Amino acid sequence: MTRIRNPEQTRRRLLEAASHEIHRNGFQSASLDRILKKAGVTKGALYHHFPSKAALGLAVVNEVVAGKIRSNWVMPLGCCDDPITAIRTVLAGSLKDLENDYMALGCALNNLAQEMSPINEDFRDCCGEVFGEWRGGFADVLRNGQVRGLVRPDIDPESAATFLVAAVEGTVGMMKNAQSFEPGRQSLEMLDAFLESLRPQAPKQSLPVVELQGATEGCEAC
Amino acid sequence: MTRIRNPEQTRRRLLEAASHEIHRNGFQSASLDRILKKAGVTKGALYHHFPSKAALGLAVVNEVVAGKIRSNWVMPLGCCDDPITAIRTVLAGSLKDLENDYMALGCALNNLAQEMSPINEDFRDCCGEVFGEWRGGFADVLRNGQVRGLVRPDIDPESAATFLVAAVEGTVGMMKNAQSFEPGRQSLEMLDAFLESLRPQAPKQSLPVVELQGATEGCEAC
DNA sequence: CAAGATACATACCGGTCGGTATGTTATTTC
DNA sequence: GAAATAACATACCGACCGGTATGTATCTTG
Repeated sequence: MTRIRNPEQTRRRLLEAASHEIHRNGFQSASLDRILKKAGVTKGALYHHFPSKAALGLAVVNEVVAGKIRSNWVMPLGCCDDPITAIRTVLAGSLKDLENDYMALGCALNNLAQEMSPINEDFRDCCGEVFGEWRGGFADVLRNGQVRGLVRPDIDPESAATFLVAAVEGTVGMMKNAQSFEPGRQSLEMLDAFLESLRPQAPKQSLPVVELQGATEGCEAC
Repeated sequence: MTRIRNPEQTRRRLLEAASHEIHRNGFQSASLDRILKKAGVTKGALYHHFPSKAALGLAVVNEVVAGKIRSNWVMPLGCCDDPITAIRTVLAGSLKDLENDYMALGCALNNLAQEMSPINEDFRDCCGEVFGEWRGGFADVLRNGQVRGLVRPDIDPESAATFLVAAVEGTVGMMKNAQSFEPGRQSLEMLDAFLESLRPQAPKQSLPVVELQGATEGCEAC
């Protein structure tokens, strides 16, 4: 077969196929042969672009998974002036998005982090950096809210951010196991209450419900 | 080699070795040969006691992992009359225990649930039942607290229980990735605030800190 | 004590794994 | 246009995988 060459496209096809395969089966159980079949390239091409399976996996984290975390969880946080509402909107929207798309497979970042952290330092650090970006997004919004008097000054934004990421990943995991959005609904109920309690004068009861938005769209609730 | 026979012990050795191996490498990447070597038995013995690798894994969940969840997370909830304090004590104690023991490997139940739920219905259901027990433990304590006027009547105990399990699993995952208890400390800070907000008249600020206890010991704070 | 069942041990199987060696063709460089 | 190189394609490798067939020793049962 004589094919027209397009190295960048070949690389992208490999990354995307690997991303899907790893999302489904985990990194260790991901099969290079299945990835190659899905990408429509051969082993020679793979090992021309990546020196090893591990390098391919790390590239998936850095170039595919990290991008999704940013676009789904970090960037949308700027949609709204009120930090609490912004976070509530992003949580509800992104979890809802997950229901439609990849609920059964969970969060690609967390899957990899949980599988690989104990056995591979490169993956651990790589995933850790992306988690750090994610936490940083929450923390920045909360800290900024404190400066503007919209968030209680006595809470630690870093702790709250870590807690939020942990709660989200835990919730996604429960949804994956239950094959249902119901755990997401229940967790969101409690997360909303928690987030409202971060306001300077927490009102007695729950605030008006924020309407769900696609994660990549603007927040019209604000 | 002529050995004295002890079928029950052989079975137990297999389960324990498999439990460790699966905890380290996940189910799919767990090697039967490594399990056999660790258990000190041969393949013939394994396939006499278990019809397949999957059956061995399911037995690990039902007979090893489920027991640990019960003894670490469910049973200690009865340590204390006050439900909020009881939950806070169990969370702090069990997460601290994890720091000393298997922090780097995370929660065996969640590891398996996340890895296998999308690809194996038996594992999904099996882990789902254990999660259900765990949630049930939290929900029972909260509901009982509502009856006694110690927990706000307007929260849904099931939702709160789901959220707590999700938050714990998410937090354990963050600890595993960070190879540090710090995310646990941060999450606990927020979880404590959340739990205190479940009291009928939530006080303005945080309550006295609960001293950490071993998960299997009584709660002397009560 | 004999017979059957239980509890292993050993050797081996086809298949798949990640990785490599080598060959070939398109593209760039001089 | 020739040489060099980048971009693949193909064939193959040893290691390991879960599983099985078969043999053997121990234990239970009548």
